[in-house]
Amino acid sequence: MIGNSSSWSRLEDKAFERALVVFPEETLCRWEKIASQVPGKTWFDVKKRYDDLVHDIGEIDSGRVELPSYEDELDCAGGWGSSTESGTSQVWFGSTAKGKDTTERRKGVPWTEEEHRLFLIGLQRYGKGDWRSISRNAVVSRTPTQVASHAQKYFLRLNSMKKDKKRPSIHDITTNPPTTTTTNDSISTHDFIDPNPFSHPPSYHGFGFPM
DNA sequence: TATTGGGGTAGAG
DNA sequence: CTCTACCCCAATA
Repeated sequence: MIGNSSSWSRLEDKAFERALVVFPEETLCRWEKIASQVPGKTWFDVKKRYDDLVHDIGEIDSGRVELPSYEDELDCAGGWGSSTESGTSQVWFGSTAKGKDTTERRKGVPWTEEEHRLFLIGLQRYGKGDWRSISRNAVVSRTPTQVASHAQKYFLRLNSMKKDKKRPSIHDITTNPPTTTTTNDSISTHDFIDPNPFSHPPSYHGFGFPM
């Protein structure tokens, strides 16, 4: 036995996250594939880890748990490439051919659960303001600006749903909601659950690792 | 049609 | 580089 299930080092975590990006949810035997990338870990360990992570995220997303885990261990972040100038490794899948002016409003590719999860993971690992490190290590294929914008909207939504009574939503007003009298809680995109069978289009395979 | 959700960009610190 | 605010677009009620 080489590695323990409890001993998740940064390297292992890194490999785990990397495998997470490489193998989307639609991947069959995903955990086995991912575990293959993490030496000393079985698919169960990986799944456990993922489940724990997701649970943690769920806690954050649902209630008022703000970074319950390690946040003081940021000193480890400077171990394997935090302030390393790696240039721009962002990949732009050719979709810029639609713009005609320099200041053209780009399309706006919706974030997938994978990206969102990665974003949350990076958020836990690096903290809030470090979009730079997050985009560089956690959410590859997304620029810091993208991450920042997404984070903004994410926190905005969190704040809105958390502290209701502060939002002119027409659906918030009393009276029973439509369809059945039960409390219908509508969830939108942003939750880790996947209401849509179609998730990530097979266009994600351009990650350049700076290392 | 009106409102909300979602994402990008512009500007300021 | 990060944060805030505004704008634009698409889906939905």
